[in-house]
Amino acid sequence: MAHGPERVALAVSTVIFALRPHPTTRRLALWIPLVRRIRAPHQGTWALPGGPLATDEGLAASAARNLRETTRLAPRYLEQLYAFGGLDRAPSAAERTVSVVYWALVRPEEADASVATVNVKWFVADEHPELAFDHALIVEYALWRLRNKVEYSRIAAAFLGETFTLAELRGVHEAVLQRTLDPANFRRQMESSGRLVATDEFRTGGRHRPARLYRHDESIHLADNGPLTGL
Amino acid sequence: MAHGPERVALAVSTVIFALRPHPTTRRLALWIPLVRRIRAPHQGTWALPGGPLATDEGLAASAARNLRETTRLAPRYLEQLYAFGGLDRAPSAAERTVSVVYWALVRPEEADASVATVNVKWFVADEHPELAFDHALIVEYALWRLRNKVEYSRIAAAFLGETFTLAELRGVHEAVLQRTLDPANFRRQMESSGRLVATDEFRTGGRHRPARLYRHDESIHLADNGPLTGL
DNA sequence: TCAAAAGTGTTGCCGATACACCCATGG
DNA sequence: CCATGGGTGTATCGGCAACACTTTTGA
Repeated sequence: MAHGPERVALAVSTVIFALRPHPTTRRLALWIPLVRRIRAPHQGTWALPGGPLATDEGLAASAARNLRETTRLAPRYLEQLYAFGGLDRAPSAAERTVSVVYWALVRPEEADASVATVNVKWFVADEHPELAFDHALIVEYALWRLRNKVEYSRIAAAFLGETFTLAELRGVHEAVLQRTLDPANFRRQMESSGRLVATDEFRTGGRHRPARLYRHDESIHLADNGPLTGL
Repeated sequence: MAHGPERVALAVSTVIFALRPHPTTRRLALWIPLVRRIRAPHQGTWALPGGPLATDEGLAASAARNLRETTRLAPRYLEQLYAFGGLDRAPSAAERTVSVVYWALVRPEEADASVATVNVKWFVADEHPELAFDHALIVEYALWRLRNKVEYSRIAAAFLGETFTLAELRGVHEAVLQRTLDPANFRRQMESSGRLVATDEFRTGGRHRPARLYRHDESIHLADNGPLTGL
């Protein structure tokens, strides 16, 4: 009779989200970078960036390092998604692996050199190719969490700069939620959330009234490290 | 210079909740079983039940097995809480451990033999003694999740039998949330949630009008195995 | 017939939505 | 002066909390 592997390997993977225009519709959409597997199993198919946990780094640090190595970007937001450890995650011949998966938000404007690496390619998040292992399920779950969380937290800020107009912030929400939002009601929602601080600067340039710039209340921490940071 | 351990150990622990009367107030309260550590580090202090992940079992299965071994009970509800993997979880001399923690709800009425084991003792959840490692933080986080989730899911059912009155169900909610709830509004909330099915039986015996018995809609699954079971 | 809990009705408040409407700017 | 988005006002709707009230039992 067959029996399991001798030890359980521990890996950390990350679902990395960025906002860029959709190639056909030109409207903002969520993108994720995938890595082409260079070894069996699933050699040649796309997979989430990730790797084994180093013995001298924490789980979140491992995710951040992997993110940096894959995209040359620093995460603007990083949160644990789930630990996947089913027995059916890989072909029976493969080593038994438990993956702690994180999801992250990045701002890709700065360094589009992120596309440089050959084996890394960005895809529109809900138009990705077939993925290795259970990674398609993981991406779907991460998308669900992101779309959920954008409605009651300030994570949308992670996609924007230091200051931004309400229209820009609304654009992020609309891209994530994939539906249009009423500008008037969105404004009131944000104003009453207590998370925004109005500056006395304005963004001019459009052929319309200049829009006031806002920043986020810095006394509220963005990162959600689960039970570790307050919550 | 010192360096980290050579490998990372993977353990699974579980925060197990049961409802029983508080020893002094006699009102329903949340209890958790703790295990006295029989070896260093933290020898002699109380800790969450748990142990290393077997190579031939999934994460949730490991939590369920551990729960059964600790309490002789089967979980009525089981959900992953978080994966803890910081570098500061244990004294530097100890082995580096990543713990995948689950939380569970059980119904202790059936087998109070659960208290039999010498090194296992039940405590009121928010009156527990000092705990080993970061387990106090974990218990707090699990309590937060439970109290959150009881408001929008049907997990309270896990503390009750097949059928129950609305007063019994309300009692569970009140014990978890630690506040009284308006019976009239609670009734309407439950009725409009679509999760309850009225039976044509009644609970008699009190010196008051008999209460209708309800059961939960079986077409809705109780377990939340995260992304695995369709959420 | 009375206490106590089951169950129903009613009201007022608050937040969210829909949408009409003014404001300020570039062209 | 007009098109465009910025920004404000307002009516409506629905859910929820508070609480008065009726019903039905055991003692």
